[in-house]
Amino acid sequence: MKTEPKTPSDLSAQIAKAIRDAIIEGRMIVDERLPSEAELASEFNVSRPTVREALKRLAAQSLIRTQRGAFGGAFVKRLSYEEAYGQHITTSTLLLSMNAVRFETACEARYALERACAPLAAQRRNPDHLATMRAEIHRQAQPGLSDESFCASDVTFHRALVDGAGNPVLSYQLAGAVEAMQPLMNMITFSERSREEIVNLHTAIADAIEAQDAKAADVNLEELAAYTLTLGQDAMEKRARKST
Amino acid sequence: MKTEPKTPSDLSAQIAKAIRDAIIEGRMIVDERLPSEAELASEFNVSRPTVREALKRLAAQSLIRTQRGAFGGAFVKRLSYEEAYGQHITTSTLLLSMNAVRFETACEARYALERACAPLAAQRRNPDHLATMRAEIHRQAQPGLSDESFCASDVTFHRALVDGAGNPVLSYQLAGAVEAMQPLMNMITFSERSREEIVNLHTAIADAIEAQDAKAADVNLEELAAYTLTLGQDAMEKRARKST
DNA sequence: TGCGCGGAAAATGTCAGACAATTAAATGTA
DNA sequence: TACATTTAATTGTCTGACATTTTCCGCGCA
Repeated sequence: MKTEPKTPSDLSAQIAKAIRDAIIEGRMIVDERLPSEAELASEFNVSRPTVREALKRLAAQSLIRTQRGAFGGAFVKRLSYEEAYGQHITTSTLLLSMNAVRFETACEARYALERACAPLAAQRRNPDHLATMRAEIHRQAQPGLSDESFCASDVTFHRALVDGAGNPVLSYQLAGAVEAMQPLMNMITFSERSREEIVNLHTAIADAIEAQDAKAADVNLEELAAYTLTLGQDAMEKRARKST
Repeated sequence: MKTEPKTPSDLSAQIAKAIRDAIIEGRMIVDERLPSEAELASEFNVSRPTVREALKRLAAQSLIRTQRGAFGGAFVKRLSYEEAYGQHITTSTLLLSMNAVRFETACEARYALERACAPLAAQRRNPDHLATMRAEIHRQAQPGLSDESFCASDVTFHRALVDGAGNPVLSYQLAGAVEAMQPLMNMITFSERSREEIVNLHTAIADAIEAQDAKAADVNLEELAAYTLTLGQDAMEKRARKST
């Protein structure tokens, strides 16, 4: 008595999709309780383990949260910026690493987006943002810092810049671009010379943001983009030569 | 009191995390096969259903795919741009709708990012992009078009603009910003007058991109951003007045 | 020898039922 | 009333079984 000829044969995915659509389309609102697993099971005519697999899929996307005990159950979850950041960064990082995205492509995307934030950051930055930028510049100038720490500090610096725009949506979108670049940046060996150059540009950028000079920030960001690009290309070349 | 583990009591989440980390850190490569469910179960000392819940979590994030039959199993999946787009758009849309993001905030983010693409699009756009933009402009000028269709066409137009930059990473990041705005845009009623204005600006933008005039594209995008903002604010005001 | 066919084997997909753990509400008691 | 206890609802986990899908291998046959 197969109702449909082709059995997609992944009931939990179908059920997850049905519930997900209900949430996305607003038919279920935040903090609304889903039926219990047993009720869902009978509603969809499947067993409880199958329902549970579906719910775990949704939980993995932070669409629901569950609570044990009486009057517990699964509830539609308010997606927080923090969780969205996390998911976005994970996805972006994997996308880049698994699709052999060229350094140039990622670098171009990152700086193009960052430059979009600069004018807003120049306008709205608060002392916190400036302090973070200065602190990271100071860290980056420390001798003996590992390449990895240098990169991590670079990310923090740039995120402070982005956050300076005071637009959480922008920060969210940018987080993916900035953080996902880190694995690619980590392949670069930062010489003393190149660190000095980068610190100088960072300082110029921080100065510009502090002075609310959008134009100067943009010019220096552009220069930093160009410089990063050459560093990346050098690293790629060295890597290519070594492997042949 | 409980020392380190504060009631772990979510084995499938822990197992999913362990496997996810292995994938993200590159300890498992694309198309590599995971141990079978039974093997994972004994490895983690849990039952098969628990392992399955963990695997479904990973499947929900497009980190693995499964294949039935002998020599089937779970395999690390290459995250495609299409799937990443989809996840990003879903997350972005929910983030905006669930956190009551202000129209101004989303609008600002979207146009800031889009303007970042414009110079690249002016440089690299191909006939396909131009054709799509022209076609959508034409559609937007049709009388009797529903507001919803007008918005959908707007999204297509802007995605063509973004894709014109020829940078898939940029397109990926922007997809979230552009698509997630749509529900907010859908709250606007587009009068004949405002549609005309938008079509004019779209035409000016398409002209600029075609002429590879980055400056003109930027100016018109800025104007479009400002105009969209006023439309949105009007809609919000009307809505507020109605509810009081 | 070569080729197709059919079964064995390995894996995921699904189900049923049970028990453990947790938690809020209802109930009982001083 | 205030506090302790029971109870019921619900998720978390386990065991075991069967269904389904897919590949591989060997057998029979030309």
